[in-house]
Amino acid sequence: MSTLHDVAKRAGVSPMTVSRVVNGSDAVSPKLRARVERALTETGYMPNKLARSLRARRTDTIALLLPDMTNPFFTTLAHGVETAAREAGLTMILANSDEREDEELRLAQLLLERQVDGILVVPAGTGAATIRLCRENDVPFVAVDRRPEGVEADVVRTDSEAGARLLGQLVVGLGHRNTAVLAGPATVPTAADRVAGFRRAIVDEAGLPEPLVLYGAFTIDSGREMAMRALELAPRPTAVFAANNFIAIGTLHALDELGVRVPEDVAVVGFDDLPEAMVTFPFLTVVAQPAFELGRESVALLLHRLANPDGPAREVVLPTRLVIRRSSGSPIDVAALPAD
Amino acid sequence: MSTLHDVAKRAGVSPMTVSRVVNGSDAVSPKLRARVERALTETGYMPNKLARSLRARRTDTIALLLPDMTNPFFTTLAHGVETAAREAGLTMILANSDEREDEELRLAQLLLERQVDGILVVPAGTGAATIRLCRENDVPFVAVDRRPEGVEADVVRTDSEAGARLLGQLVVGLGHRNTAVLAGPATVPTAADRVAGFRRAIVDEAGLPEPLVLYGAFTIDSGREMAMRALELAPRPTAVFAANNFIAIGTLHALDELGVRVPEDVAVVGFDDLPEAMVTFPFLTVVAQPAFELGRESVALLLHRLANPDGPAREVVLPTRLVIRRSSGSPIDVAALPAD
DNA sequence: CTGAAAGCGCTAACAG
DNA sequence: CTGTTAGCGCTTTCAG
Repeated sequence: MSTLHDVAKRAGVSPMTVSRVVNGSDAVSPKLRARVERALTETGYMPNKLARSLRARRTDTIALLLPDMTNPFFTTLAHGVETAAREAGLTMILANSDEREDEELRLAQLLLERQVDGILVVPAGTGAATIRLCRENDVPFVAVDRRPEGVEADVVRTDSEAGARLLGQLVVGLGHRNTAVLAGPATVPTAADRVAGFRRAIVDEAGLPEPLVLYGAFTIDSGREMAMRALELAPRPTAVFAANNFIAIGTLHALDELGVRVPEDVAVVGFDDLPEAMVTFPFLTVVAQPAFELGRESVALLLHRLANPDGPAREVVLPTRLVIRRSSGSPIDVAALPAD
Repeated sequence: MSTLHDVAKRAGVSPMTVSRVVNGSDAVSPKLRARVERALTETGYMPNKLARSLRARRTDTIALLLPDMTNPFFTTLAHGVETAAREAGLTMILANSDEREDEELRLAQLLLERQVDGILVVPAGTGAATIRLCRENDVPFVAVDRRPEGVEADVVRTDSEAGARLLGQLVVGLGHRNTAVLAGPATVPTAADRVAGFRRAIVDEAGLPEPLVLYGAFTIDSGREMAMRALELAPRPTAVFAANNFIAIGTLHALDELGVRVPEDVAVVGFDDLPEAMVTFPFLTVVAQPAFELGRESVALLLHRLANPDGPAREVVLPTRLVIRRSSGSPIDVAALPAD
């Protein structure tokens, strides 16, 4: 591995001149430039970004802290981040908190030690501790997809409340009375928003009975388990709202095991789409979030913050999209329902 | 952001003593240690990994260079890498070559400039250029999932040839005569292996007619397009082998559009599973690769190489698993086929 | 236009 | 046990 000094020696110039050539400064005479360029290729010189970053106090690196890197929603989001980052000349480091707040904090610490220029986080909980850490170290922070609680911070997200309300209205329109929400962790504000939005359509707007609300994790197993429990209760819900894509998949597994048909016996609606591509036979009715755009937009917000350290916190809310497929079924036969 | 010097000044000791405390050296008197520790927490000191790495000539970072970070097979693999890396105290940087060799090389360059300790690559082509670059810069390289061509290098992969042969034998056993392979890029050695394995079972072992082989990309669109073409040809294949999961999905889309039923009209078998979790209704017959374990194992190989720079190249081949689901169908009715 | 000096934050190597 | 010296590879600053 050759250094600037090696190249300089070979070209018979000072390291500074080599540095200028490498960085495209025009204050170098053509003659020396040619000599240096030859030496550069002869030695196969490769700059050491570590040294450069140490000096420049900038690494051109941003971190994306995800709760679950196997969830296609988040990998699509990551793809959006990576694309936008690369366009801006930044490298992305990806880290996986596994939906655990303590792990998220530990990872954030690690990333700060690596002197990343900024951090994008999909908070595993309220995000408060992670935000505080970034603040203390003066590193820009953007919350992605999930609204942090009680702290002012840059946020890029979709309107979970409005999206869930759409699904609630759909369910109401189809004639359902007994509904269930299989929610995420109660500690994640976004999970609460989804419950609230659904409840608003069902109870506040339609005057129907309170939906059954079960809290769990954003995982397939938890979705399966919650669905099992929900279907045993009386009155048995005829419509189930799964608060994210993995919970929806788990729900479908559970219903399959129980021999409950979708949508004939139970209607299912979900939040977060699977990439269209991956849905071999389009099936699940969902409110889809623009995952890739969420990623792009968060990089934009971070760049804005880097250029503008002291501006006010901004919140970007991207629209959701209701995608009606088969799982929500047709209007149910009210006459066939047991009387209240 | 406080430095070792700041802490040292505050504690009234030399920076070196602070360094010793931070790094857990026991050669510090209890009295000084206490003073330093207090100063450490008071200042909220956070080590600068950049400076440490520059000095130590080691970044404790490895890179994973993927051809498609939206493919669940690769994200599962990445999850395996991340898990193993973290266990070994390493951070993983993820980069996305988009199945382009030039992009892969450009990214590898960038990663080397960042002084990563090692690189794991799922080569977009033969991998030759990338391997050469790493060699020149003396950075350990492990090829993952795809065998590089013509170069000796550490490899972790599954036996594509054997897996494809299994699928070929299955297809033969079901009574098919006219088969098609929707392969990946002809430049990727692994794609060629899959064609070879399938062909071996069909032609060499069963003496059936040559399968129709179409080359394309490992994408849903390409799979769809190849399937469209294959189904128009005469004799129309009754069994189709999709050489990766995205090609398989594209194939299913195409058949759906054409009104061709699976498996009644055409049997479909694939390579690379979707994570079990994501297959809402298990359907596709595949040879599944152990994606997570491929990731784990490649980190193991890289660690071995780091500890052992001059050992011979090693190749780890993990077994595939035949998963028979509905898409392959039952034995076909030979009498119903047109005569040869 | 070119180069010498200094230092980013940290630690290996040595001296006391 | 503690501190000093030197330097990782690069670039900012200033002098020639």
